Amino acid sequence: MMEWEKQEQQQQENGGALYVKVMTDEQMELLRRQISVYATICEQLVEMHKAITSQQDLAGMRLGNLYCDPLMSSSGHKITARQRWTPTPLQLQILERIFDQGTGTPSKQKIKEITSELTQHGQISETNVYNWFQNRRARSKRKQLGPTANNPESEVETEDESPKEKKAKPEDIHSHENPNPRAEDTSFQSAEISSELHAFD
Amino acid sequence: MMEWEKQEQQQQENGGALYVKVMTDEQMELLRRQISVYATICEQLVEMHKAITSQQDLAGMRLGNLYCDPLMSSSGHKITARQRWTPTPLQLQILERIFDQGTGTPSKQKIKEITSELTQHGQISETNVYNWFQNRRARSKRKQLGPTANNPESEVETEDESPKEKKAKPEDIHSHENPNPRAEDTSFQSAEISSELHAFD
DNA sequence: CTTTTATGAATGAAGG
DNA sequence: CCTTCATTCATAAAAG
Repeated sequence: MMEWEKQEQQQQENGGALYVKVMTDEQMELLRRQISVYATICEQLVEMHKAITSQQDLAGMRLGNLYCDPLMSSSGHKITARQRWTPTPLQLQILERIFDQGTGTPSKQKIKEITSELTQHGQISETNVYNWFQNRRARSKRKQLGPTANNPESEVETEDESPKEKKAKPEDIHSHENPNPRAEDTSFQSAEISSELHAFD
Repeated sequence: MMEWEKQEQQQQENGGALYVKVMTDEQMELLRRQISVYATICEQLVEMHKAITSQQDLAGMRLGNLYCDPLMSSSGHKITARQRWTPTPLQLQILERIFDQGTGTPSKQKIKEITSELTQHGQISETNVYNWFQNRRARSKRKQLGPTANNPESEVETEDESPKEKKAKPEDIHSHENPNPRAEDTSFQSAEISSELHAFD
């Protein structure tokens, strides 16, 4: 699924302009640690949950993941809840995996299978699955074919707000100004999580 | 501290004896999603745990100070800061002018033209232009049809159904969300998630 | 600094 | 399939 080793060939084309995210080993290590912490926490919580629930069964327990109804101030109506299907992270993950598996064309029968599997992780219908694959393919394709060699420069504008300038992305469509990148936003706060983790020890 | 955007200049120098990890935006997004999955699971488990402990006021199993991390507060976990394009006043002006010009349907070719013109005034991509028109149209439309400034209580549902039929799906498509999330929904397989993350090992 | 608003982007679903 | 629309989400910008 994820091939970190694979370099992007497309970068080399436009005069060797190389617009990719680069990580140092140090950053990589940080990331790894962060994920590891998450994994550990999940593991621990699962164990804890098992231990607790095994003692007594909790029938009416529910999670607070419900969609909140406030706001909607623009028109002041719409009491109804969300009407469109939203895949749970787990469903998404499974779908993504199937998609990456290469079986590009989910047949009718395949759809049924997938649907019934995903039903275990939340409500879903065959139409949902069908649409998802449809959209997924269309959009991944479009992303691939729409590199749009952006014009690197011409940032000289009357309202160029910052001397700081960062080149945009490689093949991705998005291009944005990053006038003031703050480290806090992207930093993985391993320290905090790690300290929290100690509660388990 | 950590600036993911910053390119490492060191890579090609020094005789190329430099080993850095390179990620595409796509990979970056994937990573973000994967971490997000962990965050969601942690969150749900914490909630579950809270529900359990508050319900029975546990005797000794008090792990109340178990808290993951401020990053995973809301439904959308901003593990990785996602930046977005911001049009310069000049770009905005041009866009606005084109929009008002009545050319309601910016075709693909048109988009290209506009994009290349706006590129002279700052970084922008075709997708940006496309999105801008999409949003612009949708929002001007909504504003026009749903101001209801005079009486927000009068037409709660009527206005929505008359002008444009919402979407009465004749089929029995379950457009369902997750109205009643149960604890069982989180009965995930750690194995799955782990497998997704093996790329880091 | 915190809260609110405006708006760029993502995505489920419909149409052709 | 591909395009378009509608709704939702997240965040930059503005307000407090």
